[in-house]
Parts: sequence; C-alpha cells; structure tokens
Amino acid sequence: MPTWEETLSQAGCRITEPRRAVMTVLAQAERSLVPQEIFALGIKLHATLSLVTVYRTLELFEELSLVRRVHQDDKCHGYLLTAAGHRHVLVCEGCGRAVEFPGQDDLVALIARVEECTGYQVEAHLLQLVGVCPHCQ
Amino acid sequence: MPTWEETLSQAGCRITEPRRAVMTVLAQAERSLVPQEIFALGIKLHATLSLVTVYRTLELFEELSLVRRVHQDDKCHGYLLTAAGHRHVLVCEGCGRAVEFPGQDDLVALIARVEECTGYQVEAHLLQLVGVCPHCQ
DNA sequence: TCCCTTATTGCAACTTATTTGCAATAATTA
DNA sequence: TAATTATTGCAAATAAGTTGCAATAAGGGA
Repeated sequence: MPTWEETLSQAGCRITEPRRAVMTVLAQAERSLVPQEIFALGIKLHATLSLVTVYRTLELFEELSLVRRVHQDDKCHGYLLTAAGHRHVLVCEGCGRAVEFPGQDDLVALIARVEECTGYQVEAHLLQLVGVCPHCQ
Repeated sequence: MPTWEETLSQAGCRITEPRRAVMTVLAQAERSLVPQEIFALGIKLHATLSLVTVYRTLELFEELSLVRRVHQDDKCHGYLLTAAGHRHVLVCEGCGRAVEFPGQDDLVALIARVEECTGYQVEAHLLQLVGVCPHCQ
C-alpha cells in the first residue's frame, strides 16, 4: 500500500506544506471533520494555510481516494481518512467519532435481489451506520 | 394510513396552497428533487410560491416523515416522497429516478456483528444504492 | 357566514458554504 | 542552481440556506 506522498507523486501532484497539514490533521482526527474544522486545526501546522486550499486539497484527496466523504443527517460532507479495504463507516451521533467496518458480503445478496426486482443495475452503494460510541454511552 | 392532509392537521398545522403545491410536485416526480427544482415546478401550481416557503415546507414534511432526504455523491439533499414501510432508496445515476426497496433483514445480522466488534450501539442506518435504471441502460 | 386568532407566507437582508480568476510562490526536474 | 509549472492565497463572486418581520390567509367558533 503506497503512502499518500507516493499516491500524490504518481498522480503528478506535488507534496506541499498545505497538503501535509491537511493530511496530518485528518490522520490525527478520530472523527470526521468538516472543511472549517480541518482549516482551524491545519493552520496551527502551517500558518499561512487558507480555507480555499483546504477545499482544493480535499477535492484532490477524494479523487485519489485518500479521503472519503461521510454523510450525516444534518451536515453533509464530513471528511475521513480512507482506511484500506474498508468501505463503510459507523459514526457516533454524540461526538462524531467514526470507525470503519467491512461488510461487503451481507450486501451482495441484498443487492442481487434488488437488481432482480427493480431492473436497475446497481453500481455503488452508500452504507453508513449512526450510533453511540462506547465513550458516549 | 393517513393522508398528508390528515397528518398535517393532526400535528396542528394548516393545509395551505404552498404546501399543497409542494406535495403535488413531489407526488408527480419520479425522481428526487432539490429545493430549487421543487420551487420551479411548484410555482406553476401556485404563482406566488417562494423558495423560502419550499425550504420551510420541506423541513416540516421531513419532521412529519412525509418526505425523506436522499443523499447523493455530489449534491446532497434531494427530496423524495416517503413510501410506507420502505426505508431504502435506489437512485439512478443517469436520470435521478428513484425506487424504494425493503431490506431490513440483511442488515440485522450485519449490524449485530458491527455492534459486537466496535462496542457502538447502532441507532440508525443510511443505506442507499446507486445504479442505472432500465430506461437509462 | 363572518370574525377572530394565530399559523403561515413572502420579502429582504443575512449568514454560511463553496467556487473561481489571477498574480505570486514554491516544488520538482534537468 | 535555474527553469518550469503546479500550487497557493487573496479577493471577489456565486450558491445555498436561514431569519426577522409585517402582511396574509386558514380554520374554529359565534
């Protein structure tokens, strides 16, 4: 598994201080963060960081699958570092802390059935769980 | 199953032209619509409809579970009329057409397993499928 | 049916979120 | 180290959603 720096280089992108700051913030976060939050934390690491750059960096990172967006009922668009092999997220409604879990298999049967019933061809799925984490219980 | 008018009345809310327009638009839509779209269609039914009212109406309808929000990769917050008993949506990435499907059972096992692994208490889930509908294939 | 109460509406202004153009800056490659 | 060009940050524009408030209209009761 390549490092994020390698992923960036291979895509012909540069490794810069702002990007490093965003990545560090996300790596240290134990919950999903919105751009504003990433900016607020990131500026401590790179004093001239701008919010615009945070947006652009997140867009790039998402294209490269380095981060993923998580959807929440109210605020869409929290960002989370992508963990290898994991595709689903469980977000705590109390503190926003997030854990990832595998769980492809359970969906395969479901998706096959839905495809048959509806005639749709299913290309992707969005599965997120919302709950209360051990800390918040 | 009560009509939406009954649901509104029982909640102490009034049945107004703007609300009727929003409901009609959603009932006739075969895909999820964003507030702007609902406004554009709704103004044909009620000439003085305003976008502000659309937002407020959608908020109310969502509280009363008359409509549901659907999330999409890019644009969050499309709205869809709630069908009874159905909790999941399959959205066509071509035209936005949406169908609903049941599918609780498959998730029960998955959720139980995730709860055990993570220590989280799962309260809700967001499952949406994205695919290509028969029309668009 | 008309009146009265009060929920609802629409306007205008505001806040928040996100995007874009562009000149200055800094990362890489030779 | 110099040259090339991706990237940055500013400022301004755009988009999305919210709020205060006076005017309006729904619906219960006389």
